[in-house]
Amino acid sequence: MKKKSKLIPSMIKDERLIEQRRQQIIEGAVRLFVKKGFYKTTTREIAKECGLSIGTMYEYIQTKEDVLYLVCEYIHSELEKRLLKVMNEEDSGIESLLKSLKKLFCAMDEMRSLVLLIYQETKSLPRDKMKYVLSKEEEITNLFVRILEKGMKDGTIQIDASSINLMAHNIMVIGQMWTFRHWALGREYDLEEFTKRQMSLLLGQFTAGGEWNAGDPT
Amino acid sequence: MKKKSKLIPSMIKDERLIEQRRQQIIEGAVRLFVKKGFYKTTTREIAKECGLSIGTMYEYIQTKEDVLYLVCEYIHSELEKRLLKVMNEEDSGIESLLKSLKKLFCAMDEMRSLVLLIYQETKSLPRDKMKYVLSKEEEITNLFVRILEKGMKDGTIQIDASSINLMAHNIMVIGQMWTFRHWALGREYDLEEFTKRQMSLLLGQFTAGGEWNAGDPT
Amino acid sequence: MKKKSKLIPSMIKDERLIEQRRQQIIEGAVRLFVKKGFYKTTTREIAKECGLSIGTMYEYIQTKEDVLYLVCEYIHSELEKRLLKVMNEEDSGIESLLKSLKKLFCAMDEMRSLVLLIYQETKSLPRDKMKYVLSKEEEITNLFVRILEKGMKDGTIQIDASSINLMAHNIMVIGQMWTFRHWALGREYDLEEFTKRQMSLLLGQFTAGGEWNAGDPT
Amino acid sequence: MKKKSKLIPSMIKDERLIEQRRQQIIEGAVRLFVKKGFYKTTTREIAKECGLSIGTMYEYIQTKEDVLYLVCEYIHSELEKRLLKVMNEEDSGIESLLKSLKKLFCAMDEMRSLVLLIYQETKSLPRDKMKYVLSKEEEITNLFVRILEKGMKDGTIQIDASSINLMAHNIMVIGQMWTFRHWALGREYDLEEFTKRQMSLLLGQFTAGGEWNAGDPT
DNA sequence: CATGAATGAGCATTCATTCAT
DNA sequence: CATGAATGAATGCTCATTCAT
Repeated sequence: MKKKSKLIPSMIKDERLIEQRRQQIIEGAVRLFVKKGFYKTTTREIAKECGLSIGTMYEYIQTKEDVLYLVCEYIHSELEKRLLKVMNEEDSGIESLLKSLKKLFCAMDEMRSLVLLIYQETKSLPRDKMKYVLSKEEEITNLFVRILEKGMKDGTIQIDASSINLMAHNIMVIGQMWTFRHWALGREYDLEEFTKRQMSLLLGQFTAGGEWNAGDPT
Repeated sequence: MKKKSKLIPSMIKDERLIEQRRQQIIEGAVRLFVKKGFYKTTTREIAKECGLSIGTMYEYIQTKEDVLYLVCEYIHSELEKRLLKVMNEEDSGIESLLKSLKKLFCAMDEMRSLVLLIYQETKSLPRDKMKYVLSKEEEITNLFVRILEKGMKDGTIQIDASSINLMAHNIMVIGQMWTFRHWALGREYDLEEFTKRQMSLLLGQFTAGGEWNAGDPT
Repeated sequence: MKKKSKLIPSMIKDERLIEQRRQQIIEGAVRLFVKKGFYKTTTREIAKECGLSIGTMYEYIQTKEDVLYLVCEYIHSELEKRLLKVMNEEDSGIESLLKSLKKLFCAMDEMRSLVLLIYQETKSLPRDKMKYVLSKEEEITNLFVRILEKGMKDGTIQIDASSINLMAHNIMVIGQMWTFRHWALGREYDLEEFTKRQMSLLLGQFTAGGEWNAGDPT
Repeated sequence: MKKKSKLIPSMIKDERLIEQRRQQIIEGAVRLFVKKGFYKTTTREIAKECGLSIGTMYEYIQTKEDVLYLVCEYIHSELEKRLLKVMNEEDSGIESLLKSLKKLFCAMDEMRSLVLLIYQETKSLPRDKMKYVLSKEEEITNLFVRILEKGMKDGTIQIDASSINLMAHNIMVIGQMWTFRHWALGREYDLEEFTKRQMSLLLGQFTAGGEWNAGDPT
């Protein structure tokens, strides 16, 4: 359960200090990355924004990309925390799904620019760090896999077993689109409307796995 | 129907030459952007890759960002071209939807790295150019809006009128996720499987717009 | 009396054409040099401004500096033309001086930005071209030398013989300062006032070559 | 009395270091500007000449034009310093004038290439910086205005009150011409000769403000 | 631990000039 | 004679990172 970014070495011994300084760095960097993007933000700006000197900042990271990694990790953990908060062992599958969907949309709205950031900048990470970020993305996706499986077991959700994984990804993407398509969706729907309609559409998928794929239409 | 990028001024007078050289530039740049991303690609590299001298390349563009714009424009028009190819006035709404969904997934697969590129780099465009790219994205989305409307009129598709727009966006996003979630989806599904399941799920949404939003589950 | 810039070779045979095209070039270039200075003006801009293609322009010059030379030569000859116009063999020395001073100030005002141009950009000329321009400057200065000598001969002007040259330079400089100190002088004096006062001051110098240099005041 | 160039921001915090490094930059740049002019001097050359790396140099300036500004400012303050050195409250107006004229010519000779530099390159400054340089030029000119006024008050100098300003400008220009007309003057006069004659001519102007402007000679 | 001055490889872009058509 | 596309060396400037204090 340790989340400490052991991935990123530091010159400093005092673990507590590392934790605290890195949090400063993350908060400063997030503001700048959201505003200007990763590439257009300079390390000097980050240092200034988070109230550290350049030298000091570099005691806690090794490269600029480390900052991006810290930021991505933070955003993901923040998102996961929110979803876990509404998870409840005793809920039925469908109850759990409804609750977590609601929370998902809500979180996507609250963390809109942050999630967008992950979307846009993950690709700027070096291969190894990117893997960690993607695996975290998968971990969160798996939260929905487990909910769907629970629903299948307790009979509250019907879905083709081999579509569960896909459905979980769909849910994540439908949630995230509120961030990366907000330029269009925001003009037509507010969060409430968006949530209601998307939930309605998603849940419609659990009733009829209809036989549409009759014949090749091409 | 002329699409010539009049947005981007050129020092050269011969329109035919502009067209041709810019196509060279696009092709070279796409290869590099896909491989290394926009920021990590050098203008010199682009020039070399497309067989022009740096000076000559700059006769056909004004800034590096112009190259990105040309690339995005090209990708979008390529995608639109493919979708328009399967559009047929005489098809019923549902037939049209089935065909174009199929084509969408197919195109997303063929143009996987290209569409991914748009996804990741649109944000690197300057504001004004970004607008054009997003409006093109919307234009393509509207292709699906029109198909859904047709289906509603001819009774082959049932959907809440005020969800049509949302549904069109969902379709686009479900298609695009094959590119930006391929790192996960590609492990579990091949294109055929992905297509079949997504179409099945999507079409399930046209049968029951069920009343799930009963009470607040939070 | 030949003014043709034989200094600058051309690819073209037709002398009349050379004359005409070069005049075009000069007129275009002057406008731009006055506005932006020599270095910040590009050859392309010059070509455009004078209505020639870059290629054609280069048929009539060899380098960008040639254009500057043509321009300087033109301005100097224009200035000389004006001064010569008021020269009259029959005038006495002092009459001639009064007339030509008046004309000098008047010309400096009319050609203010042009003379300023010579002042600021002569130094950008290559050594050999610069020499020609400076020798032209001297030629014009010598106009005043001759006037002063005439005045000494006919007794209408008193001045130490070995100060004549200096005085001629002073006259030129006092005239030119209307161009290069106009940022300050223009606030306090209009051309008429400036002319009257300077003439008054200058002419005061011909009465008393007083013995002020009594002892070293330092 | 602090003159520190607060106009030009620096990345460096240590004010003492800024002062010192900028002096290095000025000295290196002056040598090169004098030799090759502003435009033909490269930022890399400046850095090399003043013994800084290009990166370090840019920590102390923002643009190449800043270097030119620093240089102009330095030259002006150097010139002013020399003139102020011979100013003495107790001298009469005419004494003060004689001393400062002598010093002016002397300084113009010692700083010949520097003053020439200001003359030729001020126009290369961006508008706002140019204003400062011109205002400094005016400030120095005003030194002579004050001397003339003093002479009028104590009766040692006779001059039309509304010509004082003009006369001060004339003095400056007569001094500066030793730099920008040295190509001609240097052939005929040495500094001593030039000084003696110019002082003689200038002082002649304080005796007779003669009535030469009788009738319009044009 | 903290600081911030120093570094220089690297980048996007320009522009005088040429030369094939 | 006229044209304008092509060229690439050269330029001003940036910025991630280091390291002496």
